[in-house]
Amino acid sequence: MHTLSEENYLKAIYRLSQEEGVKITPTAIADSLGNNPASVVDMIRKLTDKQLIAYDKKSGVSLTTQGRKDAVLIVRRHRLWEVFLLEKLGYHWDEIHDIAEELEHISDTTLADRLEKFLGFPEYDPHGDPIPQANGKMAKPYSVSLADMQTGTTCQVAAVRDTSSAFLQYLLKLNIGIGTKISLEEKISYDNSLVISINGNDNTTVSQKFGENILVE
Amino acid sequence: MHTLSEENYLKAIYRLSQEEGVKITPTAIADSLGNNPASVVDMIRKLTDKQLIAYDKKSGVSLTTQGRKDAVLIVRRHRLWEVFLLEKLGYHWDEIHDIAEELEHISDTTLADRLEKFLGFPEYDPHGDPIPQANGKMAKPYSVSLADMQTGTTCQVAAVRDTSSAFLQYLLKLNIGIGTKISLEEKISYDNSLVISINGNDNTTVSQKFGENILVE
DNA sequence: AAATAAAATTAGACAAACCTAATTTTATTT
DNA sequence: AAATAAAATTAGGTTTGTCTAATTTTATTT
Repeated sequence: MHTLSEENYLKAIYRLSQEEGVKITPTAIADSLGNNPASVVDMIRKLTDKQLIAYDKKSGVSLTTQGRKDAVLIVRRHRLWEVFLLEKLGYHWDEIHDIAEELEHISDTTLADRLEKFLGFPEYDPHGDPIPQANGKMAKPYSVSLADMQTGTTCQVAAVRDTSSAFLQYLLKLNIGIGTKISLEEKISYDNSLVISINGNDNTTVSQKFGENILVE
Repeated sequence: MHTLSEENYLKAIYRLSQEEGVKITPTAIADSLGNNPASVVDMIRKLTDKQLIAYDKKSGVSLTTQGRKDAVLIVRRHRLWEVFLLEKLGYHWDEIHDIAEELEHISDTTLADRLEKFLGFPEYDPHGDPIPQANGKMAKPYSVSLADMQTGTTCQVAAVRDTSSAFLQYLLKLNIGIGTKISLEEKISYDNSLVISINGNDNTTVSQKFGENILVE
């Protein structure tokens, strides 16, 4: 189908396109992939030639219908493999992202469908991200963060925005996982730190950045 | 660990090293990978620098201890993934080889061990090849072919030497799989064709090449 | 609006892994 | 042993995907 690099660009562009009101510029793509903008310009030309993206200086990069379809398939494979690694092979949730980054590029046409069936058609991956179905549809992603909550309310962790192992290991240490109940006790107005109670236990203080990376319901 | 290409060379050299009394020359490696001998010479230099192989004009290419270890790990991963694809995802045995060629390069250190445990420590892959264990040991490969049998004897299919889908689909059509009972009724001396009876059914004639690619016990 | 800063682009280079064509070395015949 | 064939090697080129440095374009300040 596409090269490893092409797929990684498609995925990065897709991810950026999910963030509302963000113009997808060469610099944004470069930052997202840790690449040089000059390299991005080359790849924009290549993907434009392949009719997977369109590039307009005014509005930035956008995916074509085919490009979006291909990107969603890669995301689908990534998230299905994550479920497999966690549920079947017993990995912890801070270990699965990097392995799924490799597995998502395995190209057999029926593999994702078979894996999905084998896993029992999961709707969400272990980080709470919705898994695209074969037809491209998927459940609505969670969007309300812990930092968006009102003081005095209680919620449940639904997903994490950051899938880095540093963040996930911190969560593991705090005993926070998908489904954990968190009460927002206080917002420190000085730096927007959050005082929370995890599963009804003693209060803990976490940063604003932390709160923005936890999605709740 | 290594690049995709390096791993494929290691695997090819390992495979050639399993064939008794065959000197591993640049040309042999080139043929085995479908590459140009000039490219092979480049890679021999690279793998020699990395101390994975040794090259002596007189005796040819050989794997170092590290090189063999790395090659066996790739074979281990390949065969474990084949079991997974067949048993868990419901692929047929003519479909799994190419997918496993991709999966074998996934590099996480504990993946093979976890997969092996998940699959119940299989000893042989779906083509009858022994699966190397974590310590590098493995069951003895089958080595007696149908063409080696005496006329009038009966045997069971234990493994296939050729894993191309053309060959495996032919076997599927003939209703031959691992465990199938075959009686050798007659050898045609003109071209060494074999007249066989599959599971006690009516006779079928197959070529010498066919018989050499079926290993029996 | 002019000056300055930032972003985008071009130009040219590089490493990996391949190739072809030419040459050298080794092996096989006669 | 000389002639011939085959194999190995070198030299130089190509593609992919990256880079740095220089330049041009666009955006932001003053």
